[in-house]
Parts: sequence; structure tokens; C-alpha cells
Amino acid sequence: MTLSSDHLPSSACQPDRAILRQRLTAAGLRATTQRILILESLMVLPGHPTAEQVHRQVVLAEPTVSLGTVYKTLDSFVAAGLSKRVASAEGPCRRYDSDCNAHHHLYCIDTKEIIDYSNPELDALIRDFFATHGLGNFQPHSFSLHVAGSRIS
Amino acid sequence: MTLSSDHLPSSACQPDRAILRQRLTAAGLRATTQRILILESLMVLPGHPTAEQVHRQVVLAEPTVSLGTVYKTLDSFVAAGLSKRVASAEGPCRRYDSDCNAHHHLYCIDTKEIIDYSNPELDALIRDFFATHGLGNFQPHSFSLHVAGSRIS
DNA sequence: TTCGTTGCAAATACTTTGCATAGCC
DNA sequence: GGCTATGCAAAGTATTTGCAACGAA
Repeated sequence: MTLSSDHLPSSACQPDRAILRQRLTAAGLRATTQRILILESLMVLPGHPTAEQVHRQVVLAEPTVSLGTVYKTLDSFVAAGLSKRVASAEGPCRRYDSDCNAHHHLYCIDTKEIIDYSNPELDALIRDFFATHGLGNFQPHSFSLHVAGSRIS
Repeated sequence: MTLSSDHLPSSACQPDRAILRQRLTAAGLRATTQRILILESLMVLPGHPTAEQVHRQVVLAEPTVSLGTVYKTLDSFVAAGLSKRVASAEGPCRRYDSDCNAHHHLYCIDTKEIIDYSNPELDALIRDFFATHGLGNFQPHSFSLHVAGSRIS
């Protein structure tokens, strides 16, 4: 959560390939077929997919893409600022998030789902708290709240 | 044999074995030598150790303890509520925390340090927010705030 | 004595690496 | 054409599992 947070995720539906290509080159990466597909999969998959999940999605469109390439590519995306690595206490370690805007996470204990959540009011509340209380010699830049809970039926 | 203080900072607390034994049985676990040592190591190691780190600590006192046992035991601790699994985006996946009281994390961008932080006032603030605003059909049980920032010099 | 726990080692899951080739710019 | 990214496969970590032997209750 950047301390000046505002906006919401884009329409996550079917991103245009040309725009993906643009985002790649803008980030200083060559726009290869694989990278376009991987970026597309990242944006389309719900939650925070693992490399494995991204790969399963990508091979639907292009069966020759290897898992190793997915790993390398996701790392290069992180290095280029196109995606973030998020931690998970469950399952495989490395998970990726295409949404570089900071947001909070709701973790469902029952289904192990991770749901993105953002709320400017909450952000303001926490930001104000730090502004008035301070953290000693620690200067906060951004924050992210992890909420564990379960679905009410 | 106790974990020798040669390997530990003198400031680290040295929990009494009898109390550890009690905590284990209270949690419904048999108080084996291995479990006592592993629980002790968890409490004594700084930060959020990996299974590997716990194992390295345990074998100092009892060289026959296997890494597999450490994994199984840490999982049973989590199941019994004696410790928590915490996520880390860096390095090995599974990390463990002996402190079951919820707390927050300050992450120093410069030094990569993770500092534990707790503040009941902040907890109340966030809890109240959820109580009044709700999260749809999601019922929050616990939460943890991750703050990234840097030291002011 | 009983039944859960341990140690071991093999199996599996996850991730990285090296190198020849393919394909973007 | 130059040079980076890819595919493949093998190596390297991390974690889980199965089972006979052990030990706490």
C-alpha cells in the first residue's frame, strides 16, 4: 500500500496482445511470444498463481513452452517491475501477482484461497495511525494487511 | 543435555524443560526429547527460522535427530497451535514462528531485517474497522500487518 | 503393553542451471 | 546479423512419505 494510494485494478478480462507487447518493451524486455502469453496468463489467472499454474495456462495456447522458461520469465518480470512475488505459507513458495498496485490479502483458511482486497478508507486509517504514533526511527513507506479468516455460509 | 549457551546469545531466554514438557502435553502432544528440543530451538532462534535452521540448532544438543523429524514435528506444532507457519517471499518456503500471539512485521528495505512489532491500539483500530465495515461473507479471524520502510538516520 | 513417534532412506515436489538453437530487433 | 531468450534435460534444493524399531504413557 503506497502511502498515497488511490486506484483500482483494470478490467482483468482479455487484455489486448498489442498492449501486452507494449508493456513488455516499455519495461525493457523483448516481446517474445512466450512472454506475451505468460503475462497474459498472469493477468487472467485468479489469485496468486504458482509457476506451475501459469505454465498449465500457457501451454493451452502454446504447448511447447517449457516450465523452465516460465520460471525464468516470471523472475525477469519481477526484476522489471511487471509483477511481484508474494509469499504464501501454504503450498509452493513462489507465487506471482500481476497487479503491482499495492493491496491487501484475505486468506481463506478453508479453501486456501487468497483474495485481493483494497479499501482506501482502511489505508487512510492505518496511514494516520503511523503518522500520529510513529515507529521510532523506522519510516514506513508502504504496508499490506494479511487477514486470515473463513467464508460465512 | 540442554542447548548449550555457547551457541546462543546470552540475552536469549532459556526456557525451563519442565515448562516446555507441560506446554506439549497441554497441547495434546507426547513430550518426547525431540519435541522438547525442537520447541526450545524455535523459541530461542531469532526471527522466523526454517526447518533446516531449527535442525541445525537441535543437532547441537542431540546429533541423532533427523531433519525429517523436524519437519514432521514442526507440522504437528502448527496443527496443535504451538507455532505458526509464516510466509516469506525469499529463500526457502516454510518458516516457523514460535510466537502464537499475532504480531506485525516491519521490513527494513535497506537491511532486509524483519522486526516484530505489536501494538494493541493498532490491533483495536483494525478490528473495529472490520467490525463496522465487514468484508462481505468473509469472517476475519486474525490479521497481520506487513510494513515496509527504512531506518531514519 | 500400547500406540503414537522417530530415524532412515527413498520418493516426490519445487526451482535453478548450462548449453545449443531459435527468433526478436 | 548480433545477441538475447528459449527448450531441454540434468542438477540442485526443499519437503513428504513409508515402514520397522523405539519409547512415553
